[in-house]
Amino acid sequence: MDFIIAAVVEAVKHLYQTDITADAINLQETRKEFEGQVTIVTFPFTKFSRKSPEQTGAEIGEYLKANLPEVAAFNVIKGFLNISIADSYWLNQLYTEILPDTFAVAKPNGKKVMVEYSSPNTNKPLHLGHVRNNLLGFSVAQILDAAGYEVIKANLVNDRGIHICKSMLAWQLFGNGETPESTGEKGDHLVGKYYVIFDKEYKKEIEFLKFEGQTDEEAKKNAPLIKQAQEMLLKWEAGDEEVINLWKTMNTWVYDGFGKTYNALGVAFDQFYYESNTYLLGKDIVEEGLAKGVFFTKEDGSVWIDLTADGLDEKLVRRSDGTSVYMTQDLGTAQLKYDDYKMNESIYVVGNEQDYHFKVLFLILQKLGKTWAQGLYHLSYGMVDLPSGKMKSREGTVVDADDLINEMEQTAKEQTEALGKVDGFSEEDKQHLYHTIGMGALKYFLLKVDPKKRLLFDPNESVDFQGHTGPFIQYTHARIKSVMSRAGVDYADKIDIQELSAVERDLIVILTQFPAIINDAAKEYSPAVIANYIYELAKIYNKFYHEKSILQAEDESLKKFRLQLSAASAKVISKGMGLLGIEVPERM
RNA sequence: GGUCCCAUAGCUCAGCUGGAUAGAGCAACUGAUUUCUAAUCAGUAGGUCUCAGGUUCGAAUCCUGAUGGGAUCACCA
Repeated sequence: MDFIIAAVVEAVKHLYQTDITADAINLQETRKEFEGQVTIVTFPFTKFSRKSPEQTGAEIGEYLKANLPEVAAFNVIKGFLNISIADSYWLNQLYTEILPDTFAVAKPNGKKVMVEYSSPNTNKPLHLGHVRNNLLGFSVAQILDAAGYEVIKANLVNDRGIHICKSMLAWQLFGNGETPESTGEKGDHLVGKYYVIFDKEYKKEIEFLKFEGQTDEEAKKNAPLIKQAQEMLLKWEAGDEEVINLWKTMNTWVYDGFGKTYNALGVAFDQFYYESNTYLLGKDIVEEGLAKGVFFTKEDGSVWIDLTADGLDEKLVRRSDGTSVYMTQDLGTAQLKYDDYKMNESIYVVGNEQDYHFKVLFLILQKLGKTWAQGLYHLSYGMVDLPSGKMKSREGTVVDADDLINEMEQTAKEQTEALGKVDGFSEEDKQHLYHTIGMGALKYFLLKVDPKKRLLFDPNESVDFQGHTGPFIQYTHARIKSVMSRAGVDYADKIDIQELSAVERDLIVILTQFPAIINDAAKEYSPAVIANYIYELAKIYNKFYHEKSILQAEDESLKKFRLQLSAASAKVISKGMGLLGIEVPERM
């Protein structure tokens, strides 16, 4: 619609002898209740015209109509100039933009971006919070790719530390040599089970010590189990063979389990980083910071940065005993990633509980003079809460990812069977369909809301399959495909249509917006933008489907035209859902 | 207590850099299937956009303050 804006600039110049810039023009979609497709707000021009908003609108409208063949008509209501664009323009859009294979395929923009997401701990299975993270990260990566970026999907696995030692120790003490093979249990769940056992036994010890007269704090510190876990961590760091072997074995179990969950979620990675390899990084950055005078040393030898001038606090970057803290590692890992890929942007998909950490991390890197630090971005998303409040793994109030996936498939199965829609499906096709629909419902549910906002999930209320949902959109797609497969004619050629009905025009109008929507979503790192757009599109298509007969159209060329419109809609739905990581079925 | 985030229909959410009578879905009610898939469509009802000021021709949107909710402020990660 840039040509409209340019013409308005011309109009204002011609009518009122005033030069305005394109961004001073407020162009918006015309509201449904009025005639037209685009609307210009004319209030701002009254300063130059020194006439009423109505008159100003009328004058600009006349000018546009006289000078632009695409402008078919206009009407003015108060300060709003509603413009009707000629059907020939929309038809041209359909044939030259939307239908060609190049539609919404961005030219590479020459920029490289890394999206780090998932980043699990290897001591317990994934839960709903991780699911949101994974779906968000994967979708944002798809969207950036579609917007022309070269994307590297990275996963920084937290595979070391005291929490893993807890699982290892509990397994050693209470595991009786259990393995995923011997129990048939998924590896990550087996390891998670021992993490819970550790916690239970540890609590018992604390109670006992308190009974003996120790304070809560003392008991927590003196319990034999925690001491053993700490010893184990020291042994791990010293490279003790037995501990390392156990660690490797149990991590293998976990990766095997995660792999299955990632697979079911449909997410993937190009690069894995492991904290066991990166936890010692960042020490040279500490030295660099000291040399540059960005960091300072306290009497006890600990190293800090003073950020009080920036409204933040003093932050520790190296312990007094010389070891790393979280921040040290992250500084080092940021450098490592940049050295590996020299990307223009780097996105961290991490929950908003770490807002402060990333604020500090990025600020430190800037103060160290890392020019690439400007490209760092914390994609901070809201927590997933239950009606009972926050999920807590230790208290068992978590929604397990694998359980959830299974439940979604089960619900999809029940719904589908209740509707009797799987005649002629093989058993394998059925399973695949249930997975597609179940995951479609779940993914759409999680991705349609703004990432920044916290999300409420009620495990007792099943995710909807009707209305503003994934299955609604999937159903729309399946319906289109069904019509297309019954077409019985070749409809590849351009059809000469004189006039569009309102729904047909609306459909083309919304289809033309797709590339701009992808750019918006990329700019905001928001799959929700795509999700809401595709929903609007599906709604308009369903209205069209209901109002207009496709295969029984009045004449052959109209039938072909409507098939083309359908094909274009299916393409955009499929592609848009693909950006969300959601598959669309051919039949359902 | 300091800092940051959030508040829109009974519920879950849209609402673009300020623009028309604030929109969807769910739940409730009414209607549509001899016709391309009714997981659909059409309609009814549901709102002091938390509150109070301010800026503006115009505020759900921007500013200030208040209230309520959440996060964070470890030599944890």
